[in-house]
Amino acid sequence: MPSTLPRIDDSRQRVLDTVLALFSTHGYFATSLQDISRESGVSIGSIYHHFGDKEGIASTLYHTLSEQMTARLDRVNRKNGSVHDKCRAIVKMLFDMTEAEPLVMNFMLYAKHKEFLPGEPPICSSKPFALMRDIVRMGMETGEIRRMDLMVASTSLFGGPIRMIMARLDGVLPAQLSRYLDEVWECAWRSVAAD
Amino acid sequence: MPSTLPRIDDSRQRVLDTVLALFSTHGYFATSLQDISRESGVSIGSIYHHFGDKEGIASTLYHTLSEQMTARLDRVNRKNGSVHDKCRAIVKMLFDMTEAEPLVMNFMLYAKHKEFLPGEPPICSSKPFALMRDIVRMGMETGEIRRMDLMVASTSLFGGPIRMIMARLDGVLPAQLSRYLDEVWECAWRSVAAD
DNA sequence: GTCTATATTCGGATAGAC
DNA sequence: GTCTATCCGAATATAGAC
Repeated sequence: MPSTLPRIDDSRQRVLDTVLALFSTHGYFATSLQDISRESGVSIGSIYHHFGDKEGIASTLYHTLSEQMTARLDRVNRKNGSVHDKCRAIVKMLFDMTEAEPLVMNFMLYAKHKEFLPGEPPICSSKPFALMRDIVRMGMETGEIRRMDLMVASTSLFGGPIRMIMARLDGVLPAQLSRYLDEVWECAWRSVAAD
Repeated sequence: MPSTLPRIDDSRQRVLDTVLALFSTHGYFATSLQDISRESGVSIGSIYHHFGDKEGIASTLYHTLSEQMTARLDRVNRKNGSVHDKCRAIVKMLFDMTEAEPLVMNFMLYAKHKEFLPGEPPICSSKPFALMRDIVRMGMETGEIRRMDLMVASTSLFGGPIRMIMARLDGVLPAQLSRYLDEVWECAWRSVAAD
């Protein structure tokens, strides 16, 4: 009765779904508004009404996905006890997400936001990455992770897994990421674990 | 006497230097041929004469830098004995290169080649990365590196250092990369070293 | 809010003189 | 090999009816 439940702006969402696919496969600049209009079934005029301009579409998409990712990280973070378990769960979540929603992962990791979202801070400074660093910091305080520069620890711990994700997105991995999880995690954790 | 010695095509090289800077800062699509012409001092007609079209410029630049990188990797590879030393020297070389020629590194790591070089294979399949994997494979044969999936080992060993480079290029590292080399390498090597 | 038609700008590419 | 001038298509964005 309070009316609006699943009745989200339908055309808005259709456009966002469409641009995710188009940006991920062809890139931002190679995607024209005509493409977006045709694929989404929403007229150009309507698109401008909702998003202002082309950059507005990309910006909306980016923030939506970024928040979604942050929320997932938060949930994983709260559900797990030790820093070791938290981080492993994060890697597993990222791997699963890559297989389930490769387009999302592709956009988040690969899209050169700087080129079409000039105002946005670099991806390493974004909320999700900051959260991951916070967990690593905690790991040093609890003694699970060796004391060292925080950035070094973060990149060492998550750098390998992230490159595996990129390899998978590039289509150069023969099997699903889950197949590699144990080995990848073993390496990642060894790199920073206290002796 | 055999004539042409340092007399490299001057305008050709000027264009390549210019586009490296422009592509790295503004991206391929945001760089127009007018920009290139203005910054390089070479006329548009001349540019087309040399490179055919805009993609040709990017392609030439990419292959030039890729070969340059491969040559350096080769030299480092031959100059060092153990796989451990080879890999450490590679990371050091990449770090030094990032500080000395950030634009080159930026283009090689960050440029979304897929978007403007459709024919090119993904960066992980490129010559430099293949060479790095070869060395890792050798490490498993000599027993320096634990037996595991080759891709996992490669991404684990070089993933951390590469993310550090990206962080540096993004301007989120306070100090030069050399400052972090020891710590980064310690982590990287631990991740794959035999016990 | 949605659409169609249209304006305007811009950038890649070419022609052709020198 | 280098340059200037120009063409042409395409893409963003707008106007304005419904």
